[in-house]
Amino acid sequence: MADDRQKNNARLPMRDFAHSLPMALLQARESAMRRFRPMLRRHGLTEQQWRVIRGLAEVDGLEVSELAERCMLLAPSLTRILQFLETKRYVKRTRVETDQRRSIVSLTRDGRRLFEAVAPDSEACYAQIEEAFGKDGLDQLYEQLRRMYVALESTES
Amino acid sequence: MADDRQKNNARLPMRDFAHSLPMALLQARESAMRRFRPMLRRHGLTEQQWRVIRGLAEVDGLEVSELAERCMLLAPSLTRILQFLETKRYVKRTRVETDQRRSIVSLTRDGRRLFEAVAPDSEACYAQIEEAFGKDGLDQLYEQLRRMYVALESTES
DNA sequence: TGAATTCACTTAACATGTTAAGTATACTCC
DNA sequence: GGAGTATACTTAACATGTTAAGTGAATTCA
Repeated sequence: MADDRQKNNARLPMRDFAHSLPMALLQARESAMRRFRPMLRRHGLTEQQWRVIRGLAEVDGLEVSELAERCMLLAPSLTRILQFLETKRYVKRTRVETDQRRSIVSLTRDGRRLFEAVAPDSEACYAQIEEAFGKDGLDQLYEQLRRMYVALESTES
Repeated sequence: MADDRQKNNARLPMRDFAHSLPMALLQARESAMRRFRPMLRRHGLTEQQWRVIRGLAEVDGLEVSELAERCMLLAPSLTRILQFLETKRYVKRTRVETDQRRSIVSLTRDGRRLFEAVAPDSEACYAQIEEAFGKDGLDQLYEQLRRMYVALESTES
């Protein structure tokens, strides 16, 4: 099956690929996202567009920078996504009178309708994942990820 | 601090954002990658270019599709990355005589030198992460991620 | 054996990731 | 109160993510 090409006996100056934390996290995330993407696609949304809509559904409105942080999007990406969602009339912006640099982004009625249409399908994906991996395993994973995040954020780079 | 804008008392038809598995994995991965990116940047490499070089360093050569799987890259992305790395003379391709569709990708001498230059810096980042989060916590996380991956891959979508 | 299918990529097109630079607006402090 | 600085985005440019379509080479099977 695997021939010599796939091995290499040389001692390497670093750990092997299977023990890469970013790779392990990417692989795990991909195995989860594979469940969501086809569903989102049926609704005509990308993963990131859905993150924005979902992030706004929990609130009345957010500043662009607050929304970016909540959705784990960089500002330039969010700028483009908001431009797209505005043309679709899913979100609207309201100028902040006391600070013309800022604007508050919120869902339109159409945007909220879209959220309500997608949410049950999204929950169904979560249910599948819980069934496959177990609620306990999932809760433990959340907790471990949170601990890691806290440990890394609270330490200077 | 947080004003009304940031809350919304309406009952929503799905879990809140903090309990999104893809988001939790993304957040954790970002907190790790923030340690690596500046280092890679100093070496003039993107995260993905480094994945390819690292993936090739462990072997004598791989077919493009094998490399894509190992590096968690989609074929079109890998095509472009290989084109870039070829112009930099870090990787080379060898045609497979028995099947002209395939080619074997491998590191050049320059590519291996680059790997050997970056590897210690990469290991230093891992050491930082281990120090911040602890080796036990990290090993447990790896194991939990692997379990999740196995659970989701072995179940039909 | 040759038409149909499958395979291993590659291209194309558009969305997002990433860094740097640009543009108003707000703030600071002399 | 005005120069200097900081803030909150937005643009620009290039790399990658994602899906669909294209291309040539191998395989299948009637």
